Amino acid sequence: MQVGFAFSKLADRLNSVSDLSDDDVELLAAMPGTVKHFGTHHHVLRRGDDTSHCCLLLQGYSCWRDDEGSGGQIVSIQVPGDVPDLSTIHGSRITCNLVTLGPAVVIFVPHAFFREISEQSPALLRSLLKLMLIDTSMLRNWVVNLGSRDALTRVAHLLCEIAMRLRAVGLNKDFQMPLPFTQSDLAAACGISAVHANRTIQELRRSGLLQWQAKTITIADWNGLVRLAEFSPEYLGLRHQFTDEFRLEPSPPQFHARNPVGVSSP
Amino acid sequence: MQVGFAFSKLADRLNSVSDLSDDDVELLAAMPGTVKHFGTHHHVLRRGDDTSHCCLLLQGYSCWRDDEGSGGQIVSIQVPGDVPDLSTIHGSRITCNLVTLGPAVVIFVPHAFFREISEQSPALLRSLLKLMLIDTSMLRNWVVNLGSRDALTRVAHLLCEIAMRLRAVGLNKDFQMPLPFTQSDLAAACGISAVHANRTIQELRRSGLLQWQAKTITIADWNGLVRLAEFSPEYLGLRHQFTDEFRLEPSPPQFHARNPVGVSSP
DNA sequence: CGATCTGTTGACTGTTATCAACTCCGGTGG
DNA sequence: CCACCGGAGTTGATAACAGTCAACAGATCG
Repeated sequence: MQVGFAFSKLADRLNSVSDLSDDDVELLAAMPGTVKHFGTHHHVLRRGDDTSHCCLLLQGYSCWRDDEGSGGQIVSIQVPGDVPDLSTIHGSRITCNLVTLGPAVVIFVPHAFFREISEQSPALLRSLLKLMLIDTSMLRNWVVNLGSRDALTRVAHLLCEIAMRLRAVGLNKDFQMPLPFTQSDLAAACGISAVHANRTIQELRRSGLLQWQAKTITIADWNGLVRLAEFSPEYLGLRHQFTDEFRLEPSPPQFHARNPVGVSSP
Repeated sequence: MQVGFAFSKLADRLNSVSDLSDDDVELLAAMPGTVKHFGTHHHVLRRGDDTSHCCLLLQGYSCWRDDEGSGGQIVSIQVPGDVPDLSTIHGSRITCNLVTLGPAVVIFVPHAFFREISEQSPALLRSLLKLMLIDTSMLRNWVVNLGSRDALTRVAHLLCEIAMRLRAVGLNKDFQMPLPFTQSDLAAACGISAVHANRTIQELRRSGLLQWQAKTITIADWNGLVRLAEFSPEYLGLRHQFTDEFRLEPSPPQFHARNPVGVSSP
């Protein structure tokens, strides 16, 4: 990952929620920052930190994790292009730990840069605000998930969400994506025990919905997974071109799926 | 409730998170709006609405409720002084239903008012931003709650939070507060069944932690409840004067509290 | 090549949901 | 005034779900 292209990750993300003009992309291209590589389960930010930078995730996954007596509950997960601490632009202390899930690459971008581009382009300001609103929306959705669905459905929902978000920033082209999560990570995100997470994944595998090996997940039956999870992507605030494209996939993904699962004809 | 004093509810709320200057209060006093009374379980806003007003809750409780197939999961709860849809100032569609819990009084305030006072007072802008950040923080905390605590602890935590938030806006002086929630409401908020909510409340009563009758809750043992719930109020973003005051209460609460509640002596 | 982390399995326990019945209460209409 | 009704709270029995403990296999990494 070259520093020079880091801005394009942010551009992809902004473009997934609103139309980005060429001028705006040009503004983004001036993004300064310091790139840093992290191993798995490393802290990017710690509760109480008070920096003058935002983290833009370039590669891999990260999460906000509450480590205060809650058994390490994962509160939200970020994919490349996300800026986990975007809301600290206007100054406020970090209240959770930002931890990598698998190896990750992050670029630290000065708050000032975001403030500047917000002043120079009302459209960018609106897009950044929208990213923050979407964060809240995803959080609300996750409350619904934890509060009203069982383990199997929660896991399925999380995987649907991640797949869709990756897709929106140009990754996960063929229902196959790297997912270096530990089963314990998954458990921490879904509020279940690691043992139960394991059994839940096995059930998903057994039902032929997905494969998950060598830190790579392959969704074998997207429609089935979506149906099981009762997943509807509106809350992600993505432009229709992204959700539509994904929803319409009948589901003829990987290597030996002879008879396409899903809608039959018309 | 007179329209003329509606602004003071917002002032109380803002004052609970940051110091409010006299000038700022004066700006707030010009707040226009339309007051509306609601019965219990009535819709204030519906998913998909797109208004040019914010709701300021003056009396009673409201909640964001997801009614799409999730069995009516309650995502967050508001107390008087809260502005549930503050984040729509910059325009964005409502994605949940805003429902009253018990009778409630709401004032609809034009977006424009919030934008104006934000321009005229940087301090007010910061306070309003802080309110939004706190909303997110509460949401994160609720994810932790649902994901990592059992029914008893969840209910206890919710009650602690509500008590503290009421306190911060000048209500709930003596550990006694109106709580017109249905047990089913409580269940929907905590992600448990109504039957189990009932049993959980009974256990809280049996342990002598609280009483709950005639739509009024009396916390009999604040310290005990806090300990059970593992409640720590930092995430509410309240100024220390409010949390300190409340935390130090030894626990001699309710109706016949002869000796003034508060700090005794060093 | 041993240490450690991750995934897997079985047996058991504990928590919570579900179903069904019944009470209590306030309101409403006969 | 009383009969009736619906909503809310309560209870017990049962079943589904998920947590815990313990052991072990396989991978990974110094």
